[in-house]
Amino acid sequence: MTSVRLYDSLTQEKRTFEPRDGDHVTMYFCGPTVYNYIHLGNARPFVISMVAKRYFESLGYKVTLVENITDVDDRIIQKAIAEGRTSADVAREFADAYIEDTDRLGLGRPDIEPYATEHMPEIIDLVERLVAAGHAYQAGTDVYFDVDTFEGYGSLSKQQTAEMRHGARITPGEAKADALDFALWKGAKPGEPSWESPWGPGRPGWHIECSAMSLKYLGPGFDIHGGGRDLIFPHHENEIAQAEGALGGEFVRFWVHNGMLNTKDEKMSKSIGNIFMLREALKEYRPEVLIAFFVGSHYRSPMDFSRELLAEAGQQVGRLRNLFRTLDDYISGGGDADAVPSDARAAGAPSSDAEVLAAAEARRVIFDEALADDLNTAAALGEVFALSREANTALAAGTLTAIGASALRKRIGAMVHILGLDAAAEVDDEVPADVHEMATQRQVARAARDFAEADRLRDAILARGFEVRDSADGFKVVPGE
RNA sequence: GGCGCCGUGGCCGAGAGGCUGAGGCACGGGUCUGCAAAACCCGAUACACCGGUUCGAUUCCGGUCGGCGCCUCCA
Repeated sequence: MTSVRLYDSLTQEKRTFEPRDGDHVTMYFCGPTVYNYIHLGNARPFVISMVAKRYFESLGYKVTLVENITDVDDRIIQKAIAEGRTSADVAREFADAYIEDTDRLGLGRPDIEPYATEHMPEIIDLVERLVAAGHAYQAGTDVYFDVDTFEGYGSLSKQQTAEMRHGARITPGEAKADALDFALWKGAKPGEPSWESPWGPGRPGWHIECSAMSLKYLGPGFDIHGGGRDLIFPHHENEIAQAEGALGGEFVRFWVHNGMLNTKDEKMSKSIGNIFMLREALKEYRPEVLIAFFVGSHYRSPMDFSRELLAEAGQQVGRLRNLFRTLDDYISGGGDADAVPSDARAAGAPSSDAEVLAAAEARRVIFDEALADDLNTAAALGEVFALSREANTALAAGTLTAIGASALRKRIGAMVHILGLDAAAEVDDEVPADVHEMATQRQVARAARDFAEADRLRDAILARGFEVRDSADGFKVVPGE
């Protein structure tokens, strides 16, 4: 099995990745808190986690990917109050929207998507264990984690507790003993959603649900815990404290954090107001264009977002679509039958199948090596394009057999699938009958050398959103990009 | 202020101590085409700056300048 190296934010080094459970990879990625639609920045870790899953699967691993949905939280409550609805109502609306939006990406779904509100027993149990272990204390109706009792606190965010205490404050209404302590359980205020607990009715603090659910589904010391860089502190720092405080052992083996998505060098953030909702983006761009955009950079790099960059990703996807379109036509045309210097074949020129497939194999090796090196999707995508050119060259030369071409298609398709771009390989150009008829008429006009009419028809076809491409033996109508 | 990351050609974006600097987009020139599109071929300019280590650094070390993230809700 290929040896994968992964960068671990905790140790700040790339290490060889070996799953805890042999051929089973266990991963947990922090999903959304559902108080609003998700934006493009939120979509990045979703895409990364799904691509990582596909990559591990391509290596023969079985993967269990858990991605939570946090459906009880201060922000949800705030929104509910502001809109005069129940917290559960708000949470359900945006949880559904999240599923809907990410579904449209076409990457499939994580294996388990647990909701915080459905895991109260596990959450309460974890808090109880922390209290029993002396890591947490009750203050009024709240329960707080006592940061001083956890020696490694700050090790993920590389911060000294003394340093952190400088700016920290205790917000009014909180009964914590130390400004750095954080709430594990919050007593319910009137009108807030609440669950019964040993400390009275209340709800979990942010952070604890992720520790409880990841431990429930993946167990102690699972392989990969991921999320955006901005989650390092306090979210993941606190998760480590909670989980390891309760466990007395290792919580996670690799911490994986993706870089932020910025607009004009500024983080895409709701407070700054420069957000682009995923659902809005999907109205303007094909899902695979968004995926190509993400996959085009290394996951740890910060990325800039702009329409220009999205348009560029669109060009890349178009290039892939053209390749698969050509491949499909070639295969269905029976190899070198169409648009090909048949004299070359007639003269007994050998098929270049072996040659091209060897090239594909070589590309695949580099592709795999790139992904094995901390999931370098950008380099891997580069190999796909390089192979794409080689494929186009062979296709244009017409020296492939249909069998060779379809083997080639399969190989490129497999690479494209790992990167989440299979939609670019599934080219089914539905052309309305009347548009096809116009194209046929245009052929007639061309044959009659009535180019004015031919051009008129092409414009008419274009107006319908399609593009005619002439070839040696006819024409092809494709949807305009 | 503390912690972390980054600075590659017109743009995006890989990369490695020395091999012809991946790939994509854009641009220019070709091939093909009635025209066009697609595809293919060719093309210039880069490694922020200053030192150091080295036979040799864009790649390692130090500093300068610039940018970003976290330290407060945040993917």
